[in-house]
Amino acid sequence: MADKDFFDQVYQVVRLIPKGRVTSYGAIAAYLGAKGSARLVGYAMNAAGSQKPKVPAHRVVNRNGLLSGKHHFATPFTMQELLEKEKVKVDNDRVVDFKTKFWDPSIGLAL
DNA sequence: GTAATGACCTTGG
DNA sequence: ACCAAGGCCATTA
Repeated sequence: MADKDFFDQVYQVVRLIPKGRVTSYGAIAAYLGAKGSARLVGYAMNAAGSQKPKVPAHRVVNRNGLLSGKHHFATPFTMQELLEKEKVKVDNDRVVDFKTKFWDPSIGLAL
């Protein structure tokens, strides 16, 4: 676990996600220049729970704004609970106004 | 070292 | 418009 090139990058971006905002795996992957490697972002999230600096993986959802990885949290409700705490309403495991709450790293970090 | 899997996305029929 | 399959990179067994 010495080389965290892609992982560390993903963790950094995810940690930089503002509260009440959500991003998608593809967005992070594309920001890192690995558009086709969206799966790696998801995989990185899997290791996120193993990382020391806890990563707000609950702010990361799939392209449809669906809480795909909610099942990987402590409990399937953890992700939704955390999102609701961030004032992000979730309906049917789906982020409300996802496109509005969507936070693009290239935009958020660029501005 | 090889094979299979994975919290995805894109493209083709 | 909908359904299906492939591709990508890294980790783990």
